[in-house]
Amino acid sequence: MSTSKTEYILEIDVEVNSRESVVDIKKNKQKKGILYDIYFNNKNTIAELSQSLNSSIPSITALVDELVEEKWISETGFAISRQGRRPAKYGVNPNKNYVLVLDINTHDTRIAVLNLKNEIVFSQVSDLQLKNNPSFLETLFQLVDNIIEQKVSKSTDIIALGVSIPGLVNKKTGINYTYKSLNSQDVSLGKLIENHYNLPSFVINDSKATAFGEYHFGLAKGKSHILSVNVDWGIGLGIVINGEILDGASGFAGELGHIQVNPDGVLCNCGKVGCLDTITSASSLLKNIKDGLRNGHISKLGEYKDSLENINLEMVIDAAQKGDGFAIDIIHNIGLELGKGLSIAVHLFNPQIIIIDGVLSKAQRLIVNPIEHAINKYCLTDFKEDLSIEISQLSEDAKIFGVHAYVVESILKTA
Amino acid sequence: MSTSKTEYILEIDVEVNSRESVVDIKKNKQKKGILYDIYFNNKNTIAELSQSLNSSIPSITALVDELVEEKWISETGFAISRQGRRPAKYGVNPNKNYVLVLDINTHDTRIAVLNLKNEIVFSQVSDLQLKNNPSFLETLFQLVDNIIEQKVSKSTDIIALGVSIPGLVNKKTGINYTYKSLNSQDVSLGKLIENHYNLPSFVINDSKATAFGEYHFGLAKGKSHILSVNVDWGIGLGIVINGEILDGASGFAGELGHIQVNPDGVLCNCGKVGCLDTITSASSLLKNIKDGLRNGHISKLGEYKDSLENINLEMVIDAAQKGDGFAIDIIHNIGLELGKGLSIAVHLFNPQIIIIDGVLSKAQRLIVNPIEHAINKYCLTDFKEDLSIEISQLSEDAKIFGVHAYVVESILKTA
DNA sequence: TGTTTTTATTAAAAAATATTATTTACTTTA
DNA sequence: TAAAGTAAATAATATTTTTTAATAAAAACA
Repeated sequence: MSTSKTEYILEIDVEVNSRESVVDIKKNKQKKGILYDIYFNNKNTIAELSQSLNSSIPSITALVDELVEEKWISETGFAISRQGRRPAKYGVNPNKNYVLVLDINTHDTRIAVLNLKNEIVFSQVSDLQLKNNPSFLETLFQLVDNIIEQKVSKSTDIIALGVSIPGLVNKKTGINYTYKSLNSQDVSLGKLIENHYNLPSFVINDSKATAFGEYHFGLAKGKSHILSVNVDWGIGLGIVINGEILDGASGFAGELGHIQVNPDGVLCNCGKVGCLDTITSASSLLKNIKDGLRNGHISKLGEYKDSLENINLEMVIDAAQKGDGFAIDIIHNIGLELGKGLSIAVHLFNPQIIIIDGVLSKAQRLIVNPIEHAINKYCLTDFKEDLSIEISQLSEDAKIFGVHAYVVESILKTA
Repeated sequence: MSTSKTEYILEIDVEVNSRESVVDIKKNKQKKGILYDIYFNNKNTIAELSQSLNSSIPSITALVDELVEEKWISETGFAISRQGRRPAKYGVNPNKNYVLVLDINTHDTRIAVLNLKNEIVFSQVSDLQLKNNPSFLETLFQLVDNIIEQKVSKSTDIIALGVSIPGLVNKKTGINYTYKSLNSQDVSLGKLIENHYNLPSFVINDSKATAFGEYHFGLAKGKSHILSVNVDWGIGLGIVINGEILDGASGFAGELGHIQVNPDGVLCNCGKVGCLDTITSASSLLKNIKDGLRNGHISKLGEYKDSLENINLEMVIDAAQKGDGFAIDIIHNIGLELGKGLSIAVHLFNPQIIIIDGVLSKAQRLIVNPIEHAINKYCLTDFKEDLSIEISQLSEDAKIFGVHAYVVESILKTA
């Protein structure tokens, strides 16, 4: 695993050597632009790049040659053309640079390595659970170090690190405000990770990562106004507008889970009363199921009446899909409430697409239908014309791909 | 008033003459960049522009000279420097190009002409009220044509037109979905205006215009995450993120007024029940006041008990500011409800600043205090750290400035 | 197989741009 | 008040980039 932080990224991290010349700045910008266009925009012939970057073919050729020289990209074959010589295609070099992605959440931790072609070349799930205490990070580092040491080939040159984590995360500072103990006294979680690996590291909220993944590689690809709802152990909303993740002033945008929907509701763990989270998250679903069974509701799940702690989400969704009325009702209700909350977001963001992610998305139409119903009920008709609501096809991979895309973009983005 | 549509804007509208050369594209981009930087970013010396645009001083000098030649900009004096020769300052030429701004709303219509220094060189309010019928446009055109003919100097060269209007407006197509009759069968409102004046024309929703004005010239200047609430005869929310107006997929983003806040509420004119608009707009305020007086509430306004139709908003706000308990209570309640609605927007957008605009902003702290109170009550603390809530200082001018900035930006923006 | 079409490569002239050196303008200090 | 110092504007030189053109290579089509 590479530990040197220089040499890898078109000099962007090299110390500001007595002011770079304008020529060098421009050249670097253009090279980054080429990589960006190849990676994100599927521009892969010299002619396309020349058009897209407003530069002459000889100039682009020279820069592309340099990038090939530096192993960033390589010829990947030829594009088809109806007549005449076929243009050479270029693609990012999958075997040169890798990104390590950590998906940390309250149930497990996934460690993945991706190449620049968005291929997951390594993936392993560990049962390490996110805890709000200072020792968590050390455990995580040990775990990751071990796995990388044992399972990932030494020749795999990792150039950057991306971390997806729940909670209020400020992408810029790397501080996690929800899991406060992960930051040390005066160093943010992001900085701690960066320091430990001596690699450029990027920490991002899980729902935002998911949304970004859906935008780049999922059903939301190419759309300009996207909401991605992470229906999980809490409700998270990721917002992508014109290809940019919406962060808000401090990185907290999209906190749909803690809007008040029921003034007479129960206490939320955030301290407020009647938050959407208390009604629509996977945990409240389980609670409703268990309460119902306890009160004698008829259901296939009734057989667990005396061992309620053994019921998990998969079982509920399974029962519902097999037609269990009680499970269907509970899921339906959650969908309605969630849809009601989402209808507010629809009025505020006017999205083209809402993608349902997270564990509850496994319930498929059983959760989408009530959401759609609620949106139909609570939204002005004009908002529904261009709106579609879909179940994620990437499911848990959306997050991994999203983090990866965010890392690559952060590295390549021309400021 | 100029009627020719060519010649005015750095060739951007000239027919695509057998593909522009790369050099010309770049040159035009840079010239637009210079104008943009001068207009919006207060870069006004050659050195600053050179830095900001990554181009050498001689190159920028040449381009600036061309722009001076073309009368877009002119030398405006010298900047101060602690030592050495003073750099020449350049500014947009106020006497060369003008923008006509129409602020159409349900109570009156304001016609203004602005120069490129954001100075309102002419302004007149007419009592023409926005109506949803096809003849409105003709009346408007007649009115505007007359006023321009009579009051605006012939030498005032108007190069573009901006229109602020309430309702669901798609900026790109120019269609107004709320006032449907303003669009003709197959031509949008925006296109109709453009055709009539034969000038590039831009139609924008009033709340979005206000937000943009606050961002460029008001208290939100320089902030990256802005909400501007137009508390008027309806509730409108304008959102500016990183300097961009949030439009949404169809241009409808920010419809805070029609989120449901009271399932048992009254019918809204949108067809839904219990919309925020039905509780918090200026019209509902007047209704509450009148209902109260009718039911015998004690108030300074009691003297109008038998002529309730004579009570207007100014009188209510005036009474409140003079300490009338009843008026204060009513305004306070509206503030609370509005704040509750806004707290949702705060969770979703995580803004740095919320600016209160519109007629009710005249109530000053009487309306801000309850809004603040509600946000304190309903928002997670982390969202309040970087958040300030302010009364607009620009008041009705925010809209005019916002439209103007939007027009100028649309013309100058490098795509 | 040869013609046509399209892309790639190369070279050289022309144009644009950056860099460096010089001149000009202004401030500070002695 | 003059000399020294600082910074901007300009001029001169050097470099880069674009354009143009010519040629080669590859594929489609007759």
